[in-house]
Amino acid sequence: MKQFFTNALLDWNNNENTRSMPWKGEKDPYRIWLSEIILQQTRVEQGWAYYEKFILNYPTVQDLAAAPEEAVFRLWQGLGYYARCKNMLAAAKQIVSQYHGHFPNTHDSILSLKGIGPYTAAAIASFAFNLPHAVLDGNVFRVLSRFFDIDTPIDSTAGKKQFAQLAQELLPHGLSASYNQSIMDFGAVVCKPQQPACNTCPLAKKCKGYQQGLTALLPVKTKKLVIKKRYFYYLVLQHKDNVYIRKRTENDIWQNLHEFILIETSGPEDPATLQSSAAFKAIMGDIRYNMDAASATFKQQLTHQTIHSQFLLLSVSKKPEIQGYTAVPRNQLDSYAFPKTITDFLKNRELTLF
DNA sequence: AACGCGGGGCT
DNA sequence: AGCCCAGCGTT
Repeated sequence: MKQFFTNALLDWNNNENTRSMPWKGEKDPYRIWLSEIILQQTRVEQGWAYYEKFILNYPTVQDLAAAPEEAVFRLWQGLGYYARCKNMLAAAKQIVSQYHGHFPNTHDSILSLKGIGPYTAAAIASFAFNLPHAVLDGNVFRVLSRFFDIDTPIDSTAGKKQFAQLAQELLPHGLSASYNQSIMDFGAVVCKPQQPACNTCPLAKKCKGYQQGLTALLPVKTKKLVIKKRYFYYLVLQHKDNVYIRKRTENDIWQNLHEFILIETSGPEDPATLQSSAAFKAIMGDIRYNMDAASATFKQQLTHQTIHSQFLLLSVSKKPEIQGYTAVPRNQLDSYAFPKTITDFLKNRELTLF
């Protein structure tokens, strides 16, 4: 059964797989690494353009390691999970300083790099160096759980261990690169999360999940998501051609991205009510300002939070000190990375004075 | 072992 | 609205 599975996947890859990607067949470990970091929890279609931007701007790991952090974040802007960007920069510096710019070529040394976990280490080790490590990502969990009818939750420790062992047993000797590529493409193209193509699937006749009508119920997950609502009010405070921003540093969403002066409330607030609140006074104190406009409410859905944001445009004639914030020329805003909801606001020019 | 972290596409 | 995506680091 295992032999059939592996061979069928390799056959499918050779005969029917037409999925193309800019990094497919790539042997430069730097490029493979870059693509894998970009693709963590990210669809191929979404990451594609980012990969090409990064290769163009930073052709080598030395280029990336030497790049200004803000420029790299700006390039990453909009891709999400910004800790990946931070860790990627740290790893680039690690490779330059510890490995003299040569990408490490053993599984353990690859795994030791910042931002590289079990999946990414196996991917780089197999794709770049053909080392015998099976990848275990969302596709692999799904394909294995269905074909072998395994209902151990994939988000449990036991499940991860069980699937990792099975995946490793299925890995054909000397073919880890093409096999790993096969199973992930197969999961994305045929054994999809919704509406898998079972009627044309070359593995269906031996797929236990399919034969028992369980494909829609596999893989099993235990945890359910709780989504909380948050309300952000951004004071877009302008003094002449300057606007006040800061970098987000707390343990929260959008770490290392920039934002305007933030007041977070526990629920929706009227702009007038907000102006008389303690939070507003704590920031603005006795500063004389003019309220020029209030934007519509922007809604952004994150995995685990719904963010409602409204932008209040304030201007002052005398330059104030705002604790924690810096006044920057507004024509330089595009050198800073902002979360999507703020770039949306900035794009919507008719609302604003920008 | 559990949780937090973006943004986008599809149903 | 809910689910998932070439997962990882922190607590």
